[in-house]
Amino acid sequence: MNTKQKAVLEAKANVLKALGHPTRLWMAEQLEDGEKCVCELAESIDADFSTISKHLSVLKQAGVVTDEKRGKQVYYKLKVPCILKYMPCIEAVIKNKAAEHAALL
Amino acid sequence: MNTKQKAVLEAKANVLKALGHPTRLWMAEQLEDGEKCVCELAESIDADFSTISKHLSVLKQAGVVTDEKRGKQVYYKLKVPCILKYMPCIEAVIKNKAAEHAALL
DNA sequence: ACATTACTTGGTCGTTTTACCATATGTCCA
DNA sequence: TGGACATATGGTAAAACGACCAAGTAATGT
Repeated sequence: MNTKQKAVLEAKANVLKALGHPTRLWMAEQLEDGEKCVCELAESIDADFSTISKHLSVLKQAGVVTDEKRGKQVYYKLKVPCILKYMPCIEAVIKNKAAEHAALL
Repeated sequence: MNTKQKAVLEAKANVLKALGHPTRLWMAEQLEDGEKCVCELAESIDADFSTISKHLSVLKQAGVVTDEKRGKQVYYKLKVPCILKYMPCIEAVIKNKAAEHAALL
């Protein structure tokens, strides 16, 4: 494996890692039907504002979202919405696991 | 958000997190066209055998792969192959980022 | 100009991850 | 049965992560 392939792999892993946190995944899902400002997202999350801001920053760094300041507020939106098209497959994974777990009982 | 929704979110994030490491993502990609034993995977990775084994264990825990022992070897395979169908979208994310970065120069 | 609102950034700290080493376990072959 | 091979597991130290608090910035209202 050469250097470039490694870099691509790392970048892809980084995107997945960014989505690999409950709060950030939730945020991405919230943005599915359009942009939201930080304050709107914050309403439903029980966490410090700084924590929320940092999670959004991780998503931005990974290239999952973009932000735009308009007035006092900052709006975030999905940059590549296909990201969420994937969720049914992820759900299949966990349903699978749940079914197996149930089978043990 | 109720308890169940939180649990689902956490489970989904966990699957994404499992794939969110270069080595593990590479492993999953290697399994795209069929099962492989640990030794086959190990050939291309410059890491301790124990490290490799633990990465595979993470993927197994997440429900991404299954393992089966046959003789001396343990074979791993993708449990839910649709996982990889998603990669083109992930690649779009990083291409996007690369394009922007290039635009800055 | 000053306070207020909406974030972001820096610092700290406890927790989790990851990599390696050493050691076990299970399987086959002589 | 004993040794070699394939893999897993436990321990440990370094690095990364995540949450909070405090302080900083930028736009708006008074």
